[in-house]
Amino acid sequence: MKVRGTVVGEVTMRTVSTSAGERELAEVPVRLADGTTAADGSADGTATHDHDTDAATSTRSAVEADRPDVDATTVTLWGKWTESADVLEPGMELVVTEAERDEFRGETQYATTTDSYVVVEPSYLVDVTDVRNWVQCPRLYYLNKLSGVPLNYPVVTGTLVHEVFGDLLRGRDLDASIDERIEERALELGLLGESAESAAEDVRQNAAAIEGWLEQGRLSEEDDWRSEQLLISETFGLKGRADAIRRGAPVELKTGKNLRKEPRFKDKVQAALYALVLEEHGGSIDTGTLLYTKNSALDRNEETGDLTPAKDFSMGRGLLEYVLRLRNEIAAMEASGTVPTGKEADAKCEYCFERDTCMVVSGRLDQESKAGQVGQALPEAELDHFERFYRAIEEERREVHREYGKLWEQTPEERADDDRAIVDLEFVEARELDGGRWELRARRGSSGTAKFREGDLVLASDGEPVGGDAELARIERLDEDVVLTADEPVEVARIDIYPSELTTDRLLVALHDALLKGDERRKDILFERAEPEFESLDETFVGNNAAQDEAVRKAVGARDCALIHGPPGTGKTYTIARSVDAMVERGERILLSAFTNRAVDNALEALLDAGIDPDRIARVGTESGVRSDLQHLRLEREGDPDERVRALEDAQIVAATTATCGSRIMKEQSFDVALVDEAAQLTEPGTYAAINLAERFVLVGDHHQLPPVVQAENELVESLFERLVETYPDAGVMLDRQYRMNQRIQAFPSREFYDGRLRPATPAVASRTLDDLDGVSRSALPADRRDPVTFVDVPGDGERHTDAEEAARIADLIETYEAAGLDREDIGVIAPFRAQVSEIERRVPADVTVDTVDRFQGSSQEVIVVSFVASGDLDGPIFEDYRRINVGLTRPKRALVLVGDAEALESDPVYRRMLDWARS
DNA sequence: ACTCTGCTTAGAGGA
Repeated sequence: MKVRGTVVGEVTMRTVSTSAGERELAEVPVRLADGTTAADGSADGTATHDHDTDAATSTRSAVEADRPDVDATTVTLWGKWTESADVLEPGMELVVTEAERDEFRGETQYATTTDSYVVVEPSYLVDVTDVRNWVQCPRLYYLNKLSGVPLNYPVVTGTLVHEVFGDLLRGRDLDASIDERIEERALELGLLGESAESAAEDVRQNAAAIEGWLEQGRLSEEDDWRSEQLLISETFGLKGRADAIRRGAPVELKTGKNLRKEPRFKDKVQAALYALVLEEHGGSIDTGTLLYTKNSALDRNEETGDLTPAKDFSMGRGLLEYVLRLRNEIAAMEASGTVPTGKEADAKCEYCFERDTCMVVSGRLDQESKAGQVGQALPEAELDHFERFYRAIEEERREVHREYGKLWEQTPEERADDDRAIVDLEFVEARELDGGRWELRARRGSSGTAKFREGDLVLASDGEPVGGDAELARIERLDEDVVLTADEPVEVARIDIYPSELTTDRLLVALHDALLKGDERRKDILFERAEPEFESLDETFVGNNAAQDEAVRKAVGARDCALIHGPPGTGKTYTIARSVDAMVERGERILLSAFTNRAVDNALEALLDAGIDPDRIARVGTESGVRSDLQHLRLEREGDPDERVRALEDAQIVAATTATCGSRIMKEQSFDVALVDEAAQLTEPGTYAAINLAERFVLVGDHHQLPPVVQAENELVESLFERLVETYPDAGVMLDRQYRMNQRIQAFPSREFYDGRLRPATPAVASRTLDDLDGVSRSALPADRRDPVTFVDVPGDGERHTDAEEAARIADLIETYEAAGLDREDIGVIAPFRAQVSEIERRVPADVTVDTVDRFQGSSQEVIVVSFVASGDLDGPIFEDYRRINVGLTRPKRALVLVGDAEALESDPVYRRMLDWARS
């Protein structure tokens, strides 16, 4: 049976005499998870004593009644599993498979058997390659996570050889595969100063060995191959992607030489971990294969014997248990938040490639390490900052891991309701494509759109994302049919959002780079030790708007940084364009960045509108991320290495999201100035990713609108922009003239959120009404809708996230405005909850934009209707954050209609003032 | 209690 629970106290270690001699054991007090006894034996098919289930349960209740530690059940871990017990701390989750139950002094206890596996924190999915690093040296794992893997040639060729290997398994021609794969990586090769020819030669040498070996196999027997399988294990808490599976057993490819008889230990560990996952899914694996591609016939010598690139090895039970214990060490370390020192392993630092990095990091961060420390530790404030943000990012990472857990914890229906999966696909066909890849097509049933978009990478499965046939696939098209491309012909019946740690990985690296690689002056600014300085400029950049003019002067003249605070409609992007234009004039190289692709593209559009030469611009990003009308600016990565690298390096303006700024390619670039738009929506480390690449930076944003989206409540919720605006008011300029809203509409947000400093830019803006629009007449509206701001009182229907009554009234309102001559395209409806968005969408014509506040940020409409879905006491996070209401109220140009329950809204002072304004 | 974007969404190597 499988035992699962939470550790609730200290572990006791003992040595006892048994019939088999002296043995170690660890007694772990555990509070069993619900269902441990009920699930008894059924799930994993083990023969257990079903008849005593009831007895055991009742015994436990009896014990609970008169013992202080009521919930604790002792779980005994025998032998080597005591090593995993060693890393346990109260609060951690523990699973023991194939455990045996036994009664001791009237208490039910559990213990490991020879068939047991012990898993610490099973819900934390440890990556197989992380275990590979960890076994070499735990500190290597940590350093890899912290500083990332820089762009280097061996890594690129390694990746290429793997891709070609996959292609060969899929029956592709070797030369065609090499040429295509090299071409795809032209930009990286170019940045490394490598030519396509020499790289192709290197790849060919490695791939030839594989091809020869594959040929042998084909002659002798019919091999059952599968390439690139994504593996997730819910029992063992592991994930990874095996290079290949042959007859059910893992095959790992290594682009290196190994002249010894045995595979490298860390390589065996990697293969064994895949075997463990395959075993969970019904296999029984006792061999693994490693392919060392630099082993060739030339290396064959008398002493070592036969040296084909392939080395088979047998995997015993002991190895499988060992690799799982390694995995447990990582999970425990991640749960407890400790930093490894390297002393956990007996690796020799003298031979380590990362020795210098290790010593520097240890020295700078004042960490204990086996290799020792060099250099001076960072000041206390910086160390503290690092630790706080490190913890915050790791907390965020754990949230991502919780998302993995939902792949198997939630029922398909719950997944679909959460918009995280489409579960009722009907498989149509799998068609083989030219490159050996597959196009998968499935028909959609009734379920909604979920959060999928074309270009997304998703987990495509036969219906079982974990344990079934599953593979990562890219969404090519999404309409009636879902069209995907994948390496394998999965009979797709379901697609799931596949959680990614990429953002958290990059945040961590950005934090590391800012603190350990950042120059001192930059850190003086970030740590509030020095006032930003400015060059004084006499030029006038914007003639008719003093604040914008001042903002451009600050941006251009900044020696350290400038902060531009741009409330709604104040011409932020125009100010950015003018600044960039002036910087271009000065011959500077500029990085233009923002959190979202949409914001990057908006800013880029403003540059083009301002007449900046498109030939100077390179937009770095994915095809699906970049807006279709800006694709011509997108930097193509394929082609000739020299040419591609010139296209990037000759670009005077490079535009990319902050996530892309953290990519290896962008990290090779440097700029005079980084300009970051929508900076109030970025976490501190997110902002670092962009500003790390430049000498100076300009942040543009509005901290009275939406904050960064983060899963966990921690320091990541405050943006660097907001912190710096408060610290250095003199480095900032607030744009105070808005070009969007009628004065009536603007009045409340200005007073409430901007100290009354926000004013209409011109009399024409102040007095704009619906009458200005062609064919629209306010007199055609009912009398109580003629004012630019009005309120409709609809008593709440008591539902939490929807209000059918409000939705119906909104549908009526749309008709009213249409009857007065308004185009539907000019009307927008904003609701706080997605559920209400769908409720409204059902009732209004499709060309009326209905969306959540969050998605409306950054855009505007002639008429905006806001649905509050407020009932009762207004409690709820959505109403606590006034920044959200600010965004909602500042979207319209000419008319704003608020729809909600007056009584509920009046219960909050801010909303009460809002009503006073709307009804006045 | 809610909102929800990034990412060639993983992984590649060197004694």
